Amino acid sequence: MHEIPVSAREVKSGRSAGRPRSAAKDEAILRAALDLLASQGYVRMTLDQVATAAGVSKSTIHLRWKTKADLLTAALAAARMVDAPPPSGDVRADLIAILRDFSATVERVRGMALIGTCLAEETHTPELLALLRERTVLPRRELLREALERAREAGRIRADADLEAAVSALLGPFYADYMAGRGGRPEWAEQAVDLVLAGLRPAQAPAGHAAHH
Amino acid sequence: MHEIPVSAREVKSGRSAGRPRSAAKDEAILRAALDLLASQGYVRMTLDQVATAAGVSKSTIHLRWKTKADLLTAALAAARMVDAPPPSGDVRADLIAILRDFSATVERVRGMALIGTCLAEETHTPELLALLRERTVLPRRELLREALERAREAGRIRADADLEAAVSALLGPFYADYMAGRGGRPEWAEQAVDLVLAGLRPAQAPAGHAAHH
Amino acid sequence: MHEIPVSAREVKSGRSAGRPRSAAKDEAILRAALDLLASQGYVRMTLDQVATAAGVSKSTIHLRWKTKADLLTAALAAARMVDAPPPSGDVRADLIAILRDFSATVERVRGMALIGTCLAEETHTPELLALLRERTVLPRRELLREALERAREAGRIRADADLEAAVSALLGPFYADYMAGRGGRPEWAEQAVDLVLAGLRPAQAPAGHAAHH
Amino acid sequence: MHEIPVSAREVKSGRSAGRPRSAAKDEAILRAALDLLASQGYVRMTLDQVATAAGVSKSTIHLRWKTKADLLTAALAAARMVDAPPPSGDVRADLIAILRDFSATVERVRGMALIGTCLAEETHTPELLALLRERTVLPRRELLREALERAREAGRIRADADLEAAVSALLGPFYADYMAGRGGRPEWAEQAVDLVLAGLRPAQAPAGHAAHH
DNA sequence: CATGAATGAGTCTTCATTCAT
DNA sequence: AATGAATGAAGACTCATTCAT
Repeated sequence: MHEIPVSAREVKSGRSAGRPRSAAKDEAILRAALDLLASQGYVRMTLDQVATAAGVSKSTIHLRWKTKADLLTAALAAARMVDAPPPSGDVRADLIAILRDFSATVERVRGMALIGTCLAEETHTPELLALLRERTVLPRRELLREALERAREAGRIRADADLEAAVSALLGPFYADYMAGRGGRPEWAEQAVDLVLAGLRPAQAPAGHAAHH
Repeated sequence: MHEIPVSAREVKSGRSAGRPRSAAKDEAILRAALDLLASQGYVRMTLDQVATAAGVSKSTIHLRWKTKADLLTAALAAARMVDAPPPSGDVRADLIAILRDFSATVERVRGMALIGTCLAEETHTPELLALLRERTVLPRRELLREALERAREAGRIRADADLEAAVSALLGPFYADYMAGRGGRPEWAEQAVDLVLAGLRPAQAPAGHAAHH
Repeated sequence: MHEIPVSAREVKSGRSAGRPRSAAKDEAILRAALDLLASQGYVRMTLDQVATAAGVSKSTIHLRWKTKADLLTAALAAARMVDAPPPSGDVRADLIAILRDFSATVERVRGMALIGTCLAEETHTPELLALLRERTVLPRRELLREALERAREAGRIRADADLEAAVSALLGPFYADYMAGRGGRPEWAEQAVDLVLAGLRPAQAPAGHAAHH
Repeated sequence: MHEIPVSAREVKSGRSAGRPRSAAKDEAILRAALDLLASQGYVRMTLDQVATAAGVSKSTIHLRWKTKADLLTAALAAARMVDAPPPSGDVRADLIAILRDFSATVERVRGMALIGTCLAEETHTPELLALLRERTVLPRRELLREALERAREAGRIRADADLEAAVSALLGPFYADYMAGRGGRPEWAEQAVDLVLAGLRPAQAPAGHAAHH
């Protein structure tokens, strides 16, 4: 599959006519939009705020994205919020690292407010939640699933374990804690991992579990 | 957290003269407000919508609650969303019943949208999330904790288990599933309960589990 | 046919609850709207201008009419721009009187600009031209046709004359003069009437024409 | 009325250096502008629409005409909308031919909308109506007047007839019919011509007609 | 008490025009 | 010359809130 040019203009002659669009402004706008989406919510966030925060005029925003929804969709789509810590060989440590990165990211980008906005807007702007899933939730779940597969292959967890359910069991306590007002406890990640590994431990076998400590 | 009066008049002591306020209208307004809060979100929901849905005039609403935030706070405060299924003696069944009631309630009241709204509004109207916690999240957690305590006393789970963490492990998968777009699976409750009970099973034998602590 | 109440509220109890809508404001808004429609044209006229001219807030306008188009439609519909001078028995004088009233009205309300606006908007807002026709053009044509019918019955004009065409021949010169930049000549009415009466004079008969002079 | 330059550059004398402006683009822009002026009206027509329709960029338009008003002025000035059918020797036929060309042209270029726009804009952009008169209305009136002069010389119409008024009587019914919603009737031209010729017929016999003047 | 009118602040979006390439 | 980016000045419409009946 060949590269698809970002815009039709770029097809011809490699360089489009006229003044090129400022990439710095693109980025500033998207960043400001995401910030404000998290801090204000979809409806409360105004294009004026975005324009001011990004140091551009409102029209410059509309030049790039036709509507407010388009802008926020783009902002969410551009967000890179999942970092993959390199597998260390130690399943437990890997899982904890992924969960720690998760909670750190959520805190950094006011993630719970962002998530709340996407949930609240699901009726009116379902793209938001869809994008959040596609760009942040699912990639992170994939990382966790891969680690769990490695654990399964290593005999650390039962062969018939439902890995998707296990992934939800790993991530879930974070949400539940937040809802209970007990967010921000650093131990949550270890506790979740240990509970899942214990819960999925293979039958009664000799279990090499303690071995690698 | 101080008590929030249900309606503005309660601030005054005693009964005022003149035609008493219609309690039916009070209730209709609060119910309409909660519905719309879930379906539209805080900002998108308008007092006109509430007035129309409740069959009253906008002024009638303002007569009872000074501001939109007051109304929604009262609506959340009045919401009764936790039903306590009677303990059956079977811990596993009790836990599953509570979780099933949880997900049923969430579906019935568009709970994820409501939760999203409260999360999204945390900056501007923190009372919403606070009330949600107080009225729905914490009571349900209390039910779960009590069931787990009974399990602990019965020796079903380890004596040193962190019950709050266990509660989060029970509820969490629901949120995580929803975020992943795999909400609505009825098995989630059983899976969560079984994982937690397995993960917290007392080291009945020498069991190498505790070794790495 | 019984009277249709202007609004549903009025049906019950004769008097609606709450503060009554100010009739003075209604009228001021409609008058201002019509003035501005003539002087600015549809698109250039702003609701701000109308609000200021009428001494009300913009919202007061929106309370009564949902959109700008609705307002202007109502303004045009409310306009009473055709006065029927009483028949005098003298056909020529009657026709001239009607035409004079026509040009006087057009001048008074900046009619050519208003007509221009309705023509220009025919694509986007056909109601405007339709209303202008219904409320002003056709009623005046009816007056002229009745006078011509009287003339026909009196044998002043040919029995087979196409009266609708004759009406257009009476009114037409006004428009043609305006387009040519020769509007405002008071003689136009007499000239038009005399030309039509001469052109439609019955065959060669003894012709009672000069008789009533 | 002074001459309006077709494009901004004509102000400078002589030929400038560098790439000459594309005459094809000039024409495409003017044509698009006139089309859109008729179909959208002055204010609703946007330069973006013109640019797109003409296949050029907005800046290319501004390069030639400083403002929107300038462009539209030029577009109207460039419009050639009057064709002179050759005199046939038959006055009646000549007049009808001119009127038929008139209505055909009006239909072809959405003339009533164009006329409406010029009338509606008379306050803000009087040049439009002035140009419309100069380029289309007056030339056609001139053709009609010449034909009527030939008729007068041939003794077909009275020597003292007011020819300008007669011209308005010929053209007027077209406008009046349109306003009444009876535009598009092909007979209108014949009827108008016959009425005028009949009305202005010389008093061939003693004819009591002139008597009342 | 209850209602409907009235309002001011605010928001998205459009568009003619000016700049930079 | 020609293009596309960037912008400031509106404008229609919404909504929580306050008034008058």
